[in-house]
Amino acid sequence: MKDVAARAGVGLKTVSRVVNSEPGVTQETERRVQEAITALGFRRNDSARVLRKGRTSTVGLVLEDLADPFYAPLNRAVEEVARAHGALLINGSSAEDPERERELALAFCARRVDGLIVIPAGHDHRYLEPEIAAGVATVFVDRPAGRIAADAVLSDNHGGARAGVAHLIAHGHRRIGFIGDRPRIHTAGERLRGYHAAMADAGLPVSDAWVSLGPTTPERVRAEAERMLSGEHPVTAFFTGNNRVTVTILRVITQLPRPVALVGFDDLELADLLSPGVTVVAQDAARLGRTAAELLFRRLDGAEDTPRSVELPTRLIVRGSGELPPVEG
Amino acid sequence: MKDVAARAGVGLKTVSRVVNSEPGVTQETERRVQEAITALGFRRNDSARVLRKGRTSTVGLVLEDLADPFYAPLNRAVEEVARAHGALLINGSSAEDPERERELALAFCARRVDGLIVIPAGHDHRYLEPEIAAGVATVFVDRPAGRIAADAVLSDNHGGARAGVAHLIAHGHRRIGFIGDRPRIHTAGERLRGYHAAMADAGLPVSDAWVSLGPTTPERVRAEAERMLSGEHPVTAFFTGNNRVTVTILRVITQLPRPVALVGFDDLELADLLSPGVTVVAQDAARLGRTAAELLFRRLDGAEDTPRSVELPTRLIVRGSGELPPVEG
DNA sequence: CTGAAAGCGCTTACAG
DNA sequence: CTGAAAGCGCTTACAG
Repeated sequence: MKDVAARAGVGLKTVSRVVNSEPGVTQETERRVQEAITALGFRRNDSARVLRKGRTSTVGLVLEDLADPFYAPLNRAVEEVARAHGALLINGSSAEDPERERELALAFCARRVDGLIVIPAGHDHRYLEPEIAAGVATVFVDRPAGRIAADAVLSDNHGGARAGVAHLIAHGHRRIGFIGDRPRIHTAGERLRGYHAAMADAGLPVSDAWVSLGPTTPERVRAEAERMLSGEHPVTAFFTGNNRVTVTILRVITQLPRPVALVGFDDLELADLLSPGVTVVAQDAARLGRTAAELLFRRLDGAEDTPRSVELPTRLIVRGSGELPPVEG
Repeated sequence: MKDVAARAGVGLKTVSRVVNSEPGVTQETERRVQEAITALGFRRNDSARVLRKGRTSTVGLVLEDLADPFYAPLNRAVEEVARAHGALLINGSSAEDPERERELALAFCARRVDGLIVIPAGHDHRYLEPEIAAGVATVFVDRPAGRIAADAVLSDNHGGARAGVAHLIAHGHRRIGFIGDRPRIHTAGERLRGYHAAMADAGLPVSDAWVSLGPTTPERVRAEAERMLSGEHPVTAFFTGNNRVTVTILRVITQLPRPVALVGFDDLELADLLSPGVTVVAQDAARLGRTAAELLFRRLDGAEDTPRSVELPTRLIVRGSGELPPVEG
């Protein structure tokens, strides 16, 4: 910038004015400055700008896995809202590791993001207190914050699961398996509560053998499913706790001689093309992201009301697999 | 930092040493500094650090759509490599708009990313010349750079498409429809060339009516497919140019009374569960991202050889839809 | 309409 | 082992 000013024969401040399209520069001066900028290949250094300005126009997003088809649309939605507000997006995957979540969030804060959107892996977010006190707007999505008060945007996991399981019950099922993610993950716990609620609503007993929470690796899910499908009183239907579980269960039940009903939490891209189509409880991931980002920018624009929690509805999409009648093993 | 130094009764440089875990500080001094850091809620400002240091340990990734299931694993792979090198990832979607690609890339450069990975939407990247000259390592993925020399990591689009179409020919098809993305997109053009090569290899004529490149909206793809399936000599098989086209074609042919064969470019999550399973030419998106990121960091570590282009193989995955025999309409 | 001075919060190079 | 000075590249507040 110094070089540009020298070459154009103007002051530093004038170059700054041109670079930022501020008013108060003659056309002729502006032309000379522009010429110098091109000739010298000048590129403004935003770090210096940030250092003076305070705001970075950058938003940080910590999610679980950038590659997960459920989170990808959320990621994109946050990007779009950020873009509309002139902000860039910096993001990273926690891989469901609380320590990694913390590292990412704090690294983003050290780069002075204006705001932070977090899909938490951990349950204690007091480490963010100094950042929030220093003015970093923070919104949690998909799962609530732990041990601090903060905005959160969640899906109605409990209600969605309850409706999905009730749907299976309405189609005659009495022994329904539930396979979900590790119980320390908030959404997994809520969906399990929904399962129990639906069973209780119908006055049905639940056997411990029908419920399994744990890592959603194909190996574990497959083993648990096969266990639930064997024995004297096998389950006649599954309610699956997320998209990864649903995919594995589909592979298992496709191989079986008898039909097994299925309702899955989260929608899948080709769910309507399978036969039968896969009945799901769908979340609107893009809307989760959009809502969280809008809340974030409202905070950045100065909204000071107490932290609030927004709950978005889920939607039961009926396609066939959830309407299969029970067939005794 | 000034406040921390004052409170701890030490010099600025000592605080800097503690914050950066540099050697040469007594345990006692370090303790006093740490205490002051906690008491004052001190958070290092990386913008100032960057301003002095030169390097930001940040990598920028411009892709087409953060939410596209094909690019999401690529995104994640880049993140993992960046993480292994202690760098953060800043990314954005061009939405296939060259101007937006340019804005994003230049915005990342203004924030002084150390390196840039670009899935280009445009065909003229001379706008990056000043950045590259200034030392920003740049690698293109999925599609080559336009009008500048730069590293590129590409899939073997031509060879993959050729093999996919040859597979359909080997199963008896003579009239094969090709529906792909807009011809200005490099991968679409290469895949079309592969289609023509396979047809020529077999000495088969190609009718203009069997080829359609354009936006991959469901509406257009569906209309083109229905056109190709009607008339006196309808196609008996499709080769689809990418995952979005494949999904739409699946919806179309599932509704038909007669079977139509299909080989798609790009794999799909549930492709093996459909009946028939979907035969595809799969790219390894994660490997594309990993290779590009590794090339980038090799450049950042000082590799100065001339720009090179890496081509990754594709893989034909046989699942059923590509082995259906031709059925006359 | 234009510019010189001060300062954002760090690190570098040096001296003690 | 520790610290004072200079400077990274901008913007702010002010004066002309």
